[in-house]
Amino acid sequence: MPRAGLSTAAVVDAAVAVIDDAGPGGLTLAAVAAHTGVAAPSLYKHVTGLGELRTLVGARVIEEVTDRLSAAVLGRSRDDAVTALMHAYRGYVVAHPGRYAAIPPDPLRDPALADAGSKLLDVFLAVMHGYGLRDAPAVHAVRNLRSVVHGFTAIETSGGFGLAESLDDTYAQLIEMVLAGLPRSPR
Amino acid sequence: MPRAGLSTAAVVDAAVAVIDDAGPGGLTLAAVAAHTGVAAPSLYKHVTGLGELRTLVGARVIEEVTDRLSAAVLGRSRDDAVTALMHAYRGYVVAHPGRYAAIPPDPLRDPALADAGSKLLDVFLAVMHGYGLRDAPAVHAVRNLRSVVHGFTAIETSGGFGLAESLDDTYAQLIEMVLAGLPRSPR
DNA sequence: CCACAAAGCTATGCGCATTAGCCAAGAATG
DNA sequence: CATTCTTGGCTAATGCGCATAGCTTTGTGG
Repeated sequence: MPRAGLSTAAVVDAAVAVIDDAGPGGLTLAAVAAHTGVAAPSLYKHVTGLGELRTLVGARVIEEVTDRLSAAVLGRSRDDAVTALMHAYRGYVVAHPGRYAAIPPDPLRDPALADAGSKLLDVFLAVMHGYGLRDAPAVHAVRNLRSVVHGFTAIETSGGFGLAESLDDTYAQLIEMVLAGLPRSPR
Repeated sequence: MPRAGLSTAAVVDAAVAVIDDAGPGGLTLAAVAAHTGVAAPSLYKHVTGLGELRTLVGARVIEEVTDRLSAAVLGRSRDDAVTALMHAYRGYVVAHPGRYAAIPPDPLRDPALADAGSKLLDVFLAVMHGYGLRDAPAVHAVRNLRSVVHGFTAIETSGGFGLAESLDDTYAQLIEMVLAGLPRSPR
């Protein structure tokens, strides 16, 4: 019997693949096992269980999102940065809806995700710094921004916007709304 | 064996109770059966399965939300109505996070929910009419509003806002942002 | 009183997570 | 090169939840 040569990372890879075409709800150890060509119990040699696997996938995805967003705002500031951030965010979610949905809702609470989560938060905070926002005002602004992008993309990817009007148009308007809500201090 | 005297409605009641203290993830036929004092298979006499039960719960919740929101905007218009709507929305979600999370993401697609869903949508649309918005502009405005309230409440109830700053303050700012984003045509 | 529909039950099967315990692959050691 | 031992894989078995089948009882209407 040749060994499969798995590793924790490889199992997470497989899990991401499973999520990509079955959604987070389709993430089962059985599916991951099938995908890696191994019997389900063997996965326990690399992962303590389904719970940990979910956490690991979450961390992986958060890092991926952080990379994308960082790249998108690189070299930009203020409205330019916010616009780029919002487009990149939506772009990621649309490209990988399953992965996005696999992010646990409260990463900052879980020690295993706190690190990745706070790095992602830092990207948002950095953009707010460009407006001279710090501390509480920056926190509120980031929350607003997160609410907007998460809300829109969550509804969009779950097919919650029933009607036919262009979603791009809606999103453009949403970006305007956010920009208008940020401090207009002269540059 | 005295009969339990169940009915579809009673089963849905029990399901809502289960969701209230275990979240939508805790909704299992076994739990509902335990709650109603009946054996699990007996539930099939009132419901075709877990799937239908979820749908029925969804419809129930959507109607409840619609009632709350309608009442909140009754007699109000424009900014006043939007503010009331947003507060009522958040109020419901905070009061019943499990129920809110039990709403299927795309009610308009499911024939069994389309009716309830479109009535809820009508409440939002009616508020937009107060600004003279119709058709496409109204649709975009409703989408924006939904994105904001859904995003904020989803993150709030899942504990996704890690830091200590006041969520009420954030929400107040969010309301301002929304109001500022709506057409300012003189009244 | 009787028949029959409705509402409950037990028994069973299936899929998935998880645990326990066995065995072989292959690296490390002499 | 032979031996050992760790490690990654396996099969078997348990438990839980959904679902189906088929029996039994309730209680209602003739």
